[in-house]
Amino acid sequence: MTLEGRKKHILQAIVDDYIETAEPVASKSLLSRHPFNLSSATLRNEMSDLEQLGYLEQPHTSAGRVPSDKGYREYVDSLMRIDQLSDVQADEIRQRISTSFSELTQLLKNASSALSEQTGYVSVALTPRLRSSYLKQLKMMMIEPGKVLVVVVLSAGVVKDKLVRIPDYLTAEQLFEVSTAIEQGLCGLSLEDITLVTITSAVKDTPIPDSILNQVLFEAYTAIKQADHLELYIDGSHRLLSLPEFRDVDRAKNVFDTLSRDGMVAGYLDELSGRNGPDGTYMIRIGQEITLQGLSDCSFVTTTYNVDDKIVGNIGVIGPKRMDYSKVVSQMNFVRVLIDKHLKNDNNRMEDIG
Amino acid sequence: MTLEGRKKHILQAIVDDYIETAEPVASKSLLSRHPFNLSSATLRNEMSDLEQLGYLEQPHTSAGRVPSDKGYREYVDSLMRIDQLSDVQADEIRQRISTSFSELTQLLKNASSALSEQTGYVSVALTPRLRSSYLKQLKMMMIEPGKVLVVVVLSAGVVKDKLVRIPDYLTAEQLFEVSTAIEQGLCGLSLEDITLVTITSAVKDTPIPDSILNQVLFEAYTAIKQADHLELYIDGSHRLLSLPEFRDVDRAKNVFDTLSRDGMVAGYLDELSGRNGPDGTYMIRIGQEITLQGLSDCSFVTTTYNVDDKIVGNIGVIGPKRMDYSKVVSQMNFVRVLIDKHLKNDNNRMEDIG
DNA sequence: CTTAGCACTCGAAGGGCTTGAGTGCTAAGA
DNA sequence: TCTTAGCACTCAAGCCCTTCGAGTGCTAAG
Repeated sequence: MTLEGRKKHILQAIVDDYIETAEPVASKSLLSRHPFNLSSATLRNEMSDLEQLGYLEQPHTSAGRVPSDKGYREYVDSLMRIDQLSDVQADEIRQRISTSFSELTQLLKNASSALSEQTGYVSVALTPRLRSSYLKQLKMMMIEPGKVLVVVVLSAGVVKDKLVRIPDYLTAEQLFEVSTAIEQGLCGLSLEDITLVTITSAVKDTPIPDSILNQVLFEAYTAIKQADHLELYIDGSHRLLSLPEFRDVDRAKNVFDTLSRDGMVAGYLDELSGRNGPDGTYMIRIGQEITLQGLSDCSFVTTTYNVDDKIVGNIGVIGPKRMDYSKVVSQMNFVRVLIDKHLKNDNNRMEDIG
Repeated sequence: MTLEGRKKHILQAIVDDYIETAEPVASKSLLSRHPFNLSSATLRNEMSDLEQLGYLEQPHTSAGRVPSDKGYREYVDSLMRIDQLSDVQADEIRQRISTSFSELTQLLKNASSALSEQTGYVSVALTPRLRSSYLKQLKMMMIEPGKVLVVVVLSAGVVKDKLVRIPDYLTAEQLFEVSTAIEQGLCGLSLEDITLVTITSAVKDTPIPDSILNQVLFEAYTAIKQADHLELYIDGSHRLLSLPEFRDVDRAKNVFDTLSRDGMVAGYLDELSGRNGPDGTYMIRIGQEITLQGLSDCSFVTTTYNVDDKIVGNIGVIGPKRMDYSKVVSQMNFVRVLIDKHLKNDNNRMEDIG
């Protein structure tokens, strides 16, 4: 059941206006801003129909109308047209992002910050899900007796490291022996397949006392497992307070409280991502569609970036339901493309990126 | 000019009450909560005096009284008594922090998060100022052709690393040669003394073509310099919205906007720290005393933690002027002690920390 | 110097009125 | 059958007024 021509245009105009003004849209003011060949009375009839159909809501009888969740849904699904980014905007984003290269973390932070700044909403960036990537290298570097830097290099070209403690009577040579054994035993295994068991069997022939070995093994194990942790970068939450919908502190508090539990947001993104379409698709969740408590006054726009064939992460924008979807989508897509390019170049060769 | 006995007690009681209730303090309610041997009339006279002297303010004639910045100043300088932490509180903090060890970054993040959670205000943690620490090791580890992990080990036991690109025809052997030369040339130099010049002269005898050398040098240089960057971790800003003083969105927005420019906050902390007292001292900045735009409705409590003899960083708490100073100070001090212990143990030997 | 007593102040809360933006309905016209 | 002019109706927002009471400052007596 989709909308017939005129209603469609009217709904589109209403959502457009409301996104711009944040005021309930009245029949007359709609007429004054769009060249409909209609009287306000007809418009009112249509608007009344649209309300009946569930696309609009009325804050109270003598007010204009506001899109409902269903109205926004129709809008993003089939009414809005995605803006093309202006060269200026594109350049700004490009500049912000290209300062960082090679460090995934920094890349995501910059991307997130650029995205928030450009859209004026809150942005999020989730590190890639690495469980299915496999181990390419594992080096353990003695910093000083008892202190070791474990460097984990993954197939996706991602490098993670962790500083750990080991017994300080372990010599650099012994350490080298153990770490080489671990590396050889685990190389090519995906992160999800690496367990304390696999790691233990990898070093069974090493001529080092078990008591020492065990601690080193364990530290190597936690370092590897840590590489698999999802991290979430959130940027620009302060911008929410400039929006009229969050003049109400309690509404704002809801959102801030949720954002502060970044584990929950990360989990939600991760879960959502499973049900995602093909790469390059964006996904929009509106109001009640967000099954994350506290964000029911918001919309959440996400997309997926690629590190590798199977390895993906997410970026997204959180804003009011009355967000400028078309702007957000186009900017987010542009950022995604930039991330993809950066990561691709990173794994192969550096070139100018544009 | 300091206060005489009775006035002192009255001011103290007023500030205490106001901190607890967030309501202007009236003569009668003050009497009901404190066993003064006085009538409300006398109390009123005294309160009127205290207002004259600038310690109190009246929102309007028929309201109670509220401490002025000067009143808070007197309170924190000579009236409040610092609580002892309860065992339960201490344990909670200890637990939160001791999960992380050895990684400075993680330690600070945990400390900051614990501090915010315990106080209910916003916490900040600034990484140490490392300019005067000197280079102990510099390793360059080839991840794959063209991609190198630069590991910088500093005297304070701090380890930083950075992933960089180099020309991909550089072999592991050449890289090793260069990095060893750099390390030998720069070892013992403090970060502030390391420049492109010193680093260049360190490798002048290396048998590698200058064109290649230069790029490697430059990357090593930026990696070293990056170790010197101050980073600020802010935690718990959402908690502000629960406080009655920030029911007003514009006030909250002021603070959030300032906090979002973490470079500014870091700079302020850094600058402030120079004028700091001996270690272990806390510093309190109240309202207008904070020369950082946007925080004039807040108080800022800071202290200094030690990494090494000369190397220090800061942690702090930002809250309303009506903050529970005594609780904040005791909790912040406890966190500082924990950080110090962790870092000391880190540089020497791990033991149980309590 | 203290205190009981009292007049005074002023914000907060509530009621009632007005205003006007906006709707829904009706009946006539295309 | 759809459109539209016209009109009655609704209801939040803004304003004024009143009431209420918490709290003060002052005065005069102890």
